[in-house]
Amino acid sequence: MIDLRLLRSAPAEVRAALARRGDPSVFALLDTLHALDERRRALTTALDGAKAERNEAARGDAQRIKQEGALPPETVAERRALGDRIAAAEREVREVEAALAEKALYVPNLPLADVPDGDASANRVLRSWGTPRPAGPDVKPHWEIGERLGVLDLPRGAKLAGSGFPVLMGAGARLARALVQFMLDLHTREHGYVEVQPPFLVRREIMQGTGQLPKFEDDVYRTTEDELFLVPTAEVPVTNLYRDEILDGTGLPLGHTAYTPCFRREAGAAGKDTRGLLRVHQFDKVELVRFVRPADSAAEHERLTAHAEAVLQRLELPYRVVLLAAGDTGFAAAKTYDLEAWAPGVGAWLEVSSASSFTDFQARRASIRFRAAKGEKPEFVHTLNASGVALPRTIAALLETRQSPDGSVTIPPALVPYFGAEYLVPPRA
RNA sequence: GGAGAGGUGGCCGAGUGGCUGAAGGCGACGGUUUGCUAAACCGCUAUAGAGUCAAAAGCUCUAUCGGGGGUUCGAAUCCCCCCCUCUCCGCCA
Repeated sequence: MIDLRLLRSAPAEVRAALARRGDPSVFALLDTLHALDERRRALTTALDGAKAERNEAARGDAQRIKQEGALPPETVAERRALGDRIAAAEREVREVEAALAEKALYVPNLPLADVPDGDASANRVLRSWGTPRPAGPDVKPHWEIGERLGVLDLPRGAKLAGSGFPVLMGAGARLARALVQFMLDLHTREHGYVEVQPPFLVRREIMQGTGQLPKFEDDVYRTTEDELFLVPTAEVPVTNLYRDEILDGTGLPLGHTAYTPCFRREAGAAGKDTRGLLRVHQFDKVELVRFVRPADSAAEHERLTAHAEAVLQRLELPYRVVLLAAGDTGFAAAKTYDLEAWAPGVGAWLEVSSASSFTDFQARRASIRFRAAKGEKPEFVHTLNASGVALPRTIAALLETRQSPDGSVTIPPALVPYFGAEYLVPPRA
């Protein structure tokens, strides 16, 4: 949520920052917001004055009724007129405030200063880790490997729910379970996160708090009977955990990790880059969410990214860290690092994690504040989150990177205790 | 799904139309006392919006007793809708 005070006090700066996202339609939106804000303030000032008048009069009237039994009819008429005026003004203020609140939900977050200008072509690879396995004719894509190993069944998934709903079978299902367990253990034991198991369906205002709604309604699943939304990421329920709360500043930074399935309609996304496990409607993910003091948020963003990177390093998956340009940064984010694992079978870097700072954008929407110390004013926290990490593409990268010519796949040593075996081998025919 | 009870400040809890942002208690915080601790005593204890101000502080006004509407000169208190919690019945992993 945009800070209307900031828009009022530094309109040029706000416009310049938002312009970097490359969507000129925000300017008209900002003009509308500014006008509504002006109107709201003028109306509020007048309304408060009228109410003060009424309160003042009511005190005198109470006395008078006690002494004289009733008010003279002309006084009653006068008061009633004042009351009507107030009611009319309230109606107007309500309308303006509702319009303002509605419009404000469509303004994206301001990119941070160190985010590069431009669209996705201006994204910057900051660093990489590991040695990517070269692609080649003998290096198969994961859907072929998965099918051959009997761990991935896309046709049966499609039979059940349509394309984009993969079925993991046998050792594949076990691999997914092992990965979830491994990631949660890593984050809780070594990175200090507190594990959460949240609801997988949430209310509309919860989706609004993190920024998925109202703008991206087409991308999420909704239950019509109860007007609940299937979470597209654990970010949604976990960030909103402290909605409408004032946290104790001494408890910050606060980190939560959660495993949830994630549901994404991805309307209109069918086509290329969607084969196999690359883009699916339901997938598993372990998420990391941090609540931090604004002053710490840049350093916390780096720390968070390192926590997600640790997963890939333990899994021995070569990856690179990409700083997204302003035009490619998501609606709610102020700065994002994508972690991309190398998948030699498809010959592409796969986004397996997105580590973002949301500054106070989500905190404003969800009203998540903290008090630095006793007696201090509450301030909005900064929220950050990263996938730590998403399973399907990680599994794809693992299968492709660790495949052997004989059709088997080695399990990374860190995962062996969780998986219970060192290899995935094709079933005996 | 059916029937009922209830939602007041950090917590407990009073308050059925007016001077109640809200008694009283607990807790927290500051102070006095004390070798230290405890006890006692005194004080203090919310959030948001608008105005004033260069800004902050301060000051003024307004709003807030689950949320939203309404009745009334005036609403924590009356009416309507919604949300949530609890109890019983039904159903059920």
